[in-house]
Amino acid sequence: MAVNLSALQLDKQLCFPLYTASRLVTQCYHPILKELDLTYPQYLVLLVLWESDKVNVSLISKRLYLQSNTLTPLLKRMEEMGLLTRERSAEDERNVIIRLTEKGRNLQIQASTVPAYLSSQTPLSQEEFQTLHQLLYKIIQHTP
Amino acid sequence: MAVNLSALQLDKQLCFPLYTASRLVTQCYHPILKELDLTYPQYLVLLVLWESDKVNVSLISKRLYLQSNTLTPLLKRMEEMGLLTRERSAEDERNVIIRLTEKGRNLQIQASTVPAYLSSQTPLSQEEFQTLHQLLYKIIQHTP
DNA sequence: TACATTTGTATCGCAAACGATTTAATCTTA
DNA sequence: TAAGATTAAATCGTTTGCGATACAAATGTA
Repeated sequence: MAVNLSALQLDKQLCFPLYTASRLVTQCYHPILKELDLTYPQYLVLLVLWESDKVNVSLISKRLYLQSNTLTPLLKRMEEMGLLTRERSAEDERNVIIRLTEKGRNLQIQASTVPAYLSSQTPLSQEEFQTLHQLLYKIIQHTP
Repeated sequence: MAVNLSALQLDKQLCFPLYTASRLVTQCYHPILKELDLTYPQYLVLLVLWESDKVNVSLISKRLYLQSNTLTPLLKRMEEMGLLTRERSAEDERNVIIRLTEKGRNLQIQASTVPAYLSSQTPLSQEEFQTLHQLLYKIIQHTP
């Protein structure tokens, strides 16, 4: 079989624009999250907890597609910051239950301006946004 | 102004599917790049060099949207692996010139199967691929 | 009850990513 | 040409992200 080297061009890849757009968009979050003293993955954890508090690490793992070896140190840091508590479940001691503190809950009000700020930074129309959103979830749900 | 907390739902964000799809797709690369003994960002650097060898760090930085504090250790590692050389330019000593070695050049043949493997993993049609590609570049080029 | 397996979490080590800062070389311009 | 600005790359410190591994509790099974 003939070797096709032209497929190796940077601008033909899907991975590269995905990776780059993700990094650049995350960078856009940086200044506004800095005011809340949060990193981007910490913000994602809070998004989960604001929707459903008092969950184990597994649930956060499933929602964010992040493994426990990533989440554990992240959650410990957030515990030190006073945003949440980590406590072994009494019923099933394999579970560690994460609960928002008062401080963690209150942060939701301050964070409520974040999505609007970010969509104001986006060059996409409402329709393009929807299309992109749908295509990305298609990839996410397909990937094992 | 009333505070709108519903915008903080995880599945309404654009950032999150972008971030997750990027991570999951990069993970798809892992097994095949492991056979070439490359990480994903190392593969990206090679994509640049296979297109244009003998370039300074700045050019790689511009093409990949990565800063020198990310690239310098990455390139040093690749130098230790014997994939490339790093040498100060004689004309302008601020520049460090990156050149592929024989080994680095030869890797292109082995890597030529990577794009086909990955597009076989993708659930997207040709048309969806193009749409996604275009929307992502719209974001990339818009972001400062 | 003893033993193996599964499940959930944690630990370790490495490679990115990036903000902030530094160093050195080159360019500008007064 | 000397002072200041700019540019290129490197350094430092912190946080992610993940593979590999370890470990304890819970569950299944002989």
